[in-house]
Amino acid sequence: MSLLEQLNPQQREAVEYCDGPLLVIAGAGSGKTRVITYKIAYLIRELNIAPRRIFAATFTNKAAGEMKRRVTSLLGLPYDTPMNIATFHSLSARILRREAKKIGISNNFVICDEKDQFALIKACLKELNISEKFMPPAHVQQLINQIKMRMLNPDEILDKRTHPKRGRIFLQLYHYYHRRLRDNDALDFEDLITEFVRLLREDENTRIYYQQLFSHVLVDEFQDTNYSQYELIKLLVSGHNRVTVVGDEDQSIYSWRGAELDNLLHFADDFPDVKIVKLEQNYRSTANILQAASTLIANNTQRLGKWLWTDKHPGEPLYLIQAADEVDEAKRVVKQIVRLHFQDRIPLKDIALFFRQSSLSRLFEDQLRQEGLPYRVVGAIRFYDRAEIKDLISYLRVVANPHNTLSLQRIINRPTRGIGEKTLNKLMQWATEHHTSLYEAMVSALDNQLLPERTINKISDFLALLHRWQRLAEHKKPDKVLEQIIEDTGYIEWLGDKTKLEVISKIENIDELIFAVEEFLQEHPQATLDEYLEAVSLSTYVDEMRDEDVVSLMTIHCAKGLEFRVVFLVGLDEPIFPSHRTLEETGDIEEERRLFYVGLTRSKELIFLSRANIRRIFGRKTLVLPSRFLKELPQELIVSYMDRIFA
DNA sequence: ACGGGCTGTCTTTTT
DNA sequence: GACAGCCCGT
Repeated sequence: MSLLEQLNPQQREAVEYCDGPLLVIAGAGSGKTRVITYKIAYLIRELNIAPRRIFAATFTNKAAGEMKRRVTSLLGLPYDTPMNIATFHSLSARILRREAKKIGISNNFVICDEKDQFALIKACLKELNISEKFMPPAHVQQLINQIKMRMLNPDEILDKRTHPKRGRIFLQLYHYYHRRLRDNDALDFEDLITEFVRLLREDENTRIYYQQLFSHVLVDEFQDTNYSQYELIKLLVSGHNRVTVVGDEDQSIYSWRGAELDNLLHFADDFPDVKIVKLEQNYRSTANILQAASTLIANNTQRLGKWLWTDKHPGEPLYLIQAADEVDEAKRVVKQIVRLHFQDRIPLKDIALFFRQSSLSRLFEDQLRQEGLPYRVVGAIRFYDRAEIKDLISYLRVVANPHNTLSLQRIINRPTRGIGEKTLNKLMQWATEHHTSLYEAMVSALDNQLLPERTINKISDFLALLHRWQRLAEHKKPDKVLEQIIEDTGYIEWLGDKTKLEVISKIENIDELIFAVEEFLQEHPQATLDEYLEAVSLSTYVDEMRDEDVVSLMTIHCAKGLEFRVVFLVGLDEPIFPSHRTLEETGDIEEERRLFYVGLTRSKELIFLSRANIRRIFGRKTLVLPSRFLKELPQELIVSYMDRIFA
């Protein structure tokens, strides 16, 4: 069957239009991903575009992987066909590895994730003698990232800050941080994008090269792109303008991360000859669910306007569970899950529970456990953020590049090997003075007599181990190197009492890491250590999508892009949803409403809404009011839980 | 390197 | 009310 036959008229229109700017406004469940994958396949098969000449940007690495899998299987190509389906960050990293020298950055740069960034900011504060009370590092981090994302000139935003002294000190800190990054040959996440933009702006030949290389550019989740990413898109397509952006203004929920809804709302201003296609047929939800969601979102003003429709039956109404307090709420919700599973025979994996804030998770976990129902919390703790995993990855990074001072600093005394804080400070000072890396400082310390002999021996031992791993890495695969590191350092013994729950879980994580490396090597048999590390620094989860029959618990942010037969939206009370704090800070009620909308539109068949009259807030029992969003839903579609029982 | 007691914080979180 | 992060003492 030809590709186009599997699409509805609007989807087909979007796939076939390849010669100019195209804006696809794709409602929830309207086959947005389908359009992008089919379009890529269409470009390759029907228009004979070489796969590598298409750049398709996705929001996450996981989405990129899935899209690539779909496209290759649609075309019958091997999965490892070179293609540029990637996040902005991974594409930028890949290209900067090749081109960074042109803008004065080493090709060997290390990528600094948010935790590394946080640690570096703290170190900067310390070195500049700024107290963390005066300038909380978390706040600094946010500010730095905002500046970079919007590509602002930090010196110019100074006058806008109300507090001039604080502003001046922040500025000093900003420049110091940036210099420290570059001294370490490091780029933070935002740099990956902005430096790529700078490269394209400053080097005409390179710009022309990539403009010609990428004959077609597609962007998924366009409503969640930020300023610098949009700049990047514009630079890449200027000249041919063959750009397809797909987005839904009603599902923009990441503004606090710099996403600019205006990119979508004003796309037509930047590309006046844009063709607009609206996908309004929903294939996911029952008519009632769709009507509830549409009624709710119609209260927003920041919209391009669309009305979803379906040819499905109305289905069941929405059920509202009102409870006395939050424990009662969790009990009633879980009772419903029990009933759905054992009475209506709905598999647990078709049931999901969404909350506005992750702290609500525990309440429901407790009740699920009590009923003996298996569950998983999606995206709870990011795998590669765990201390033990970061340690071992840092070891690998140092093996790959000993001049990676940020990583070396992390592991130099983990497990403890007698190179303590004092020694480290001296070495770092020497390194800074000589404009070199911590590694060089350690090597030099062996000869110059600046440290006590005992310490020098410790350093020498450590360097010997490191060299041994480096030799091993020359002819062995990353998984073998990793196992050797764990053995040589005695890392597992260092974790402590093996009967303690927390240690057991750490050991499990380490096993999981070894497994993940092996898995990666199976998918990429030729991969070097460097390539493995690159993949790791840009991804956060190991694929935990096992097909177990369990209930899924997650925040609504995590639920984006997923669908379930049954959805529970819980904690629907004023101070939580909409989040009172957000309202105070940004006043953006529309984004909260979109969040609610995303929650509703994940459901295929059934929605349960739940709330409680009394909640513990900051430890205090507080009488709370129902979420205003409940009142915005069509009341005739809502049935309270009690009514259903006695109907 | 550790434990105790104190204080401030308390959304969401790809890359 | 729970917890993380910090200081300070051992």
